[in-house]
Amino acid sequence: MTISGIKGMNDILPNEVQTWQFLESTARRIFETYGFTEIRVPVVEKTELFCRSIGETTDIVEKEMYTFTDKSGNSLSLRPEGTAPVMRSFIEHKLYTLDPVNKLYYLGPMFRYERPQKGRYRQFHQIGAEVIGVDDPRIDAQVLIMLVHFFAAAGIDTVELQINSLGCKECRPGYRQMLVTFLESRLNALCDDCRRRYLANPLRVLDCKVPGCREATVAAPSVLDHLCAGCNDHFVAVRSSLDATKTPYAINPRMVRGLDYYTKTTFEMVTENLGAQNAVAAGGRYDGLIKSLGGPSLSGIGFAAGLERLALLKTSSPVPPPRPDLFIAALGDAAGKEAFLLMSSLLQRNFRVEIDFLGKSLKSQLRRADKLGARFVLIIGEDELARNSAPLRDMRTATQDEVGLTDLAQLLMERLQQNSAPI
RNA sequence: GUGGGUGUAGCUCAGUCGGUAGAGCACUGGAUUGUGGCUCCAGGUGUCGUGGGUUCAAGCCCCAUCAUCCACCCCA
Repeated sequence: MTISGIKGMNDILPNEVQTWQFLESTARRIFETYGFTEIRVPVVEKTELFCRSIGETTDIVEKEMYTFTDKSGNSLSLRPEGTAPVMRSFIEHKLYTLDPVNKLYYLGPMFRYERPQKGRYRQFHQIGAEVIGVDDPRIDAQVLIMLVHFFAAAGIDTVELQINSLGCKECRPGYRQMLVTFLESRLNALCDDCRRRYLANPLRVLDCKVPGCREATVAAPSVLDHLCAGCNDHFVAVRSSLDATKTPYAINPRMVRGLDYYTKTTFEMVTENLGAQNAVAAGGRYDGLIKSLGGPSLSGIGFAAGLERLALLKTSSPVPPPRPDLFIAALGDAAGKEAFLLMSSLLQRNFRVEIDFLGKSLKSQLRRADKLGARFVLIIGEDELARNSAPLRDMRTATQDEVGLTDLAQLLMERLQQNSAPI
């Protein structure tokens, strides 16, 4: 009886890990360009942290957390998202005393107990970024521009940036009541789900996929028409910065957030290529969160991108594994030993080199060199050892010439530079 | 938590009316006493997811169960 993995928790196998590393390194490069530095926080936190930040009545907290009691009786949870732990760390270590503006990014696994489906898993990975301490709407725009920049750098072009504003604690309650009143007037036109949730999460009704609900809510009041002056000015300024930098976006006044702490600007990168999961990245401003967690009165804005979903979008153009510069094919014991020495020496000089360890025939070794995508193959046997030179085969052009073994590293470097163009 | 689909070779799948299991790809070797890709040849005893049941006989029918996928809910 073999042991299998846990439902919804996936292995990332060698043939897909290249794509993951590409996405991660691209994100790091772009985020660091914009002045963000990485912060690493534990995957386990006190349960209370998530209750207070994400919201007691959200689905995440109510039924999706991996919560357990440790041996000293504390209630702990595997993190279902990254912002709350980062804010906890920010407050705990008083990072605001070192710099009034903090730009942080994080990367790692999150856990939610949900039924797995396409693009949705119980252990999933997010890469996220947070800016703390800036109210200026230009920072909202910069975060969005960075997000767009990242997607472009990652070669993912089947996404659209959508933005919205959820207002603040001044204007949101009034709008919410107005929306509830509107929905009550259309209650019998709504689906069962929406009738159930219109009080708890009226905004969610606007995002319902059922056509009847769509029709019933076409005339629903828009949050954007009921922002207070401050929120409206902020949203206009964000749009103005996006327009000025020619950043493409769409306004989606029906965008919803699953976490309670969001205010003002919210946004998503959405795609139509992931089945039911259309959000690849999502985020927004959270001006009250840090204070509510016992920290200073500082505003924040950030987002998280789902790496599984990004990887799914990359499957159409997978990232190839690195190819060997050289495969040394050897015939006979003496040549095998020499091949090992040559390889070791070249590896120390940072060439990618492979040899055969299985005692295969020359044909078989060449097949393997081809399969690995080796750029060159050096073929050595007894004769080659005796004359201290050997044929070096260019696998791209299927030509070969005799080269000395003494200065192989120098020669290899020249040949690799000469013809480094992709196939 | 709810609903539906699918479990047969490493992978993708076929398998007729129930009659004791196949293809493509991949992999390995060979066609060249030391030369890859293309082509050709050869190489498969696989708990048919698992456990019951019906039957002379079950991959196929029935029941249960597990896994997985997709969708709902929710969300990255």
